[in-house]
Amino acid sequence: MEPSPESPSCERARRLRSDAEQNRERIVEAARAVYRREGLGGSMAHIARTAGVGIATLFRRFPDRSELVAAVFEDAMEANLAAAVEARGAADAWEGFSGYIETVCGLQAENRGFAEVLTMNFGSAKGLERRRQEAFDAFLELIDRAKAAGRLRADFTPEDFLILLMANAGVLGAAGDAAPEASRRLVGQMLRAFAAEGSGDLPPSPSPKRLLRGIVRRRRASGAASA
Amino acid sequence: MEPSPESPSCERARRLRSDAEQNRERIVEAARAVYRREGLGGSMAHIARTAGVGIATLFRRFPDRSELVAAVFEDAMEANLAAAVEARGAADAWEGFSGYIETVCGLQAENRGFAEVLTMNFGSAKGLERRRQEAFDAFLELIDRAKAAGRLRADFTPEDFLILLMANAGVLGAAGDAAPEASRRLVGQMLRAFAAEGSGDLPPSPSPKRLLRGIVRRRRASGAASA
DNA sequence: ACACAACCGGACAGCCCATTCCACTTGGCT
DNA sequence: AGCCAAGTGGAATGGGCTGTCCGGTTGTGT
Repeated sequence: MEPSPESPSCERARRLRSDAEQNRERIVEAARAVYRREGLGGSMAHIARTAGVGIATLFRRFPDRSELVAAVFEDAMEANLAAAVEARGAADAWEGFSGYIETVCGLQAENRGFAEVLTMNFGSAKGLERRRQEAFDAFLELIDRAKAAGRLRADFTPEDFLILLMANAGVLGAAGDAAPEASRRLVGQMLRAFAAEGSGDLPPSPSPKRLLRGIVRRRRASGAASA
Repeated sequence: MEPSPESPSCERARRLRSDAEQNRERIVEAARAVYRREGLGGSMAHIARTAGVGIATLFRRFPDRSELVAAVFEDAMEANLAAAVEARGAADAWEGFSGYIETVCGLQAENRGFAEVLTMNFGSAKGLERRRQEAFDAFLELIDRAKAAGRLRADFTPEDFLILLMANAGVLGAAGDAAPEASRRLVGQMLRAFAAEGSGDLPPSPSPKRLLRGIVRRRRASGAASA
């Protein structure tokens, strides 16, 4: 008989000692904060320091960076899935379609790490990829419904959505302080392009000065532009 | 009397010794290649190695990274300026407007470093910033003409263009092998959003497989997603 | 209370990077 | 031919990062 693998927080392999479990959570929390601010480029060493644990502890618990990423963003991906499912149930097909896109891009805007996660593939992280796939499936239904309702252009493809996620991540990374407005503006423009008919208002542009200031600010922050 | 500061290639401060000038050119050429492939994140050491010169030589000639970037991309920025000026002279205002946008985004697609340069500010590099400003001024005229012709939406702002450059850089960085198609598709969508009327065809989406493969590929290459 | 497996964190090795320093070489002028 | 300022490359310094090792600590079941 194995010591019932369920209870505490999840389906972890064989249950950790209580202090280890606490450390694990401190690590995930620290990584969450670091990734949100700095993107997935944040270093293991920095995360360990932030969590107040030794480096070895981090590597013992998460031998591979992608495992940590998966642990950190499973809840954000769950939020994404929930948004897709809710949108699928919306009465108005276009409302569902456009609302979902706005929500996802908003999640990206709030969290630089998640913006990157949405444009990458983590084959090994099953929970993450399952949720991503389910959300995507729901989105495919949204597409069909919005097209059937004559609100979405017939030439829209699911890849257009992925491209928008990449584009939005780029804007968020480049626009500095003005990122939220710039992102909303981008999404508004893209929705206009996707819509079959004369579509409504656009969110306002960031002011020239704000956008410029954001650009300048990035000079020292980036790892390339990082790259 | 000073030894006539003009002749060789440019208005450099006081003319280098011939071997030094040759090294300078080898450095710029190496940096051009590295930046094109890897973006501005490419390391000084790597560039020096590629150029076949000592590290000190690189730092003596370009004490600040941004000076090297300026030297490398002055010609690309000149091409950008030329495209803007030519577009300003186009007979059809919308052709000029949309053609210029396609050209600039194409320059980004060909050169990862330049894609980043276009979303950053290098206050100290006067030649670069002057050309950028002149190109932008020409673009402002394009906007006015296209709006006056009723082809460009009245709510288009110059910031929309900057946002598109950032978005395009993001797509190029994230889409891997499928980047060229993804970029063209993004530009086509945005032009649709900008156009006042029913606009024409869209470039095709990259196939789902291609786009996905690009995403996966990026896993090891990126410095963060550097950015 | 005890023993031991699980766990901890600092130290360390190996890498890459930016930046400075310095002893040596060389182009160009006389 | 010979001088010397200009120029050179490599070594050295100091930093950060990943990933592993190991002597010591602690939770936990008995």
